[in-house]
Amino acid sequence: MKLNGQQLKFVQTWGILGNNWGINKTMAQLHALLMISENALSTEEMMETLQISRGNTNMNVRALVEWGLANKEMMAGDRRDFYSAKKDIWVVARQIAKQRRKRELEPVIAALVEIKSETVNTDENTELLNRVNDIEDFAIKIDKMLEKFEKSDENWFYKVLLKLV
Amino acid sequence: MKLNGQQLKFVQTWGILGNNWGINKTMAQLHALLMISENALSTEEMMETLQISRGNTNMNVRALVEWGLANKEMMAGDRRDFYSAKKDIWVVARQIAKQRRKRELEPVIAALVEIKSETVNTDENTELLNRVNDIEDFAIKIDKMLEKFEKSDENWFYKVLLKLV
DNA sequence: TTTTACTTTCAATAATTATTGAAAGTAAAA
DNA sequence: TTTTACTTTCAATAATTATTGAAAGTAAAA
Repeated sequence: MKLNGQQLKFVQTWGILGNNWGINKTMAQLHALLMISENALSTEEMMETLQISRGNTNMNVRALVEWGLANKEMMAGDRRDFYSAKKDIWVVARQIAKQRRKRELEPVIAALVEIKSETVNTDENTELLNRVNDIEDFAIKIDKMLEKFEKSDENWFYKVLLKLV
Repeated sequence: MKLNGQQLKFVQTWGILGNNWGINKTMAQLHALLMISENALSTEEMMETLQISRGNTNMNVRALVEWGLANKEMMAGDRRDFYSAKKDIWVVARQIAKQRRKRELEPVIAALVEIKSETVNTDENTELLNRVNDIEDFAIKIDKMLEKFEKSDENWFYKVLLKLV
């Protein structure tokens, strides 16, 4: 797939965004590429378009599938694997929220619970316990909100936004 | 400041969390340390506690101040600078949201607007324009939500959560 | 004015993370 | 069974990011 100037810019912008969010650049760029491609792409095609190696392409495209952001597709009479991206931004946002919640929020909550259970309520630990409790409360709230978001549809989100006004 | 086991664990957990969020480990650890410290700390004290170099401490503690997560304090009759953290988790969350919105969301919106203005509506660009429009809409919504959050107080957040049920 | 007690900068280096590409693996076709 | 057309793995290397620590900077005190 040969990209024109604007398409290239989109792919690159998405790469930078991903990078800022701790997602690796190639993974984000592959995602962008698949999102603007009309049809599913083969490894070869992605390699050529983004000028990256076979290994890199393979690893990151499979990471996309694992994140639920892309699908592997088989074409009749073709041995190659093809990949396509989920194009609905709401689906994409929900999948990302899900992954990040699982990987970032849940471990923190678990760690805080553990710290709490191990900490005796001495003078020395007053500040620690205050922080741990506050952060835990907050993290649980965010966690629940994201959980809700994951299960929601677009309308729910719009409704919430309306209520915020 | 000598840390006990649980305090150390808290500092480390916060460091890992920060790392997952693209904030550097030392910055997050310094933040954690200041959050559980009863009083403001000097550079020397932070260096010793976290076993890091002077330069590293100085750079990251100033980054915390820039992010609005810590304050520089002067003590009468002492030439050293002391630092303390904002301890209210709501304030902390709002400051972080503010920084991330400014650094991550706003540039993406700007880039999308730019791409849109440059892209002619040909067949080749159909998918690109669809993606760009969808993502822009979504990003603007999130942007507004965060903006609201930044200006809000704890009660607002609780109210929103209640309405979500 | 000089010294002292600090903070800040920044080039060098260490640590981490991403990428390559060749070799190994797999399964359909010959 | 062997070949062919692919995918996957992984050690080596490149790129990026964080950290050090010495040197330069700063301003209060002597």
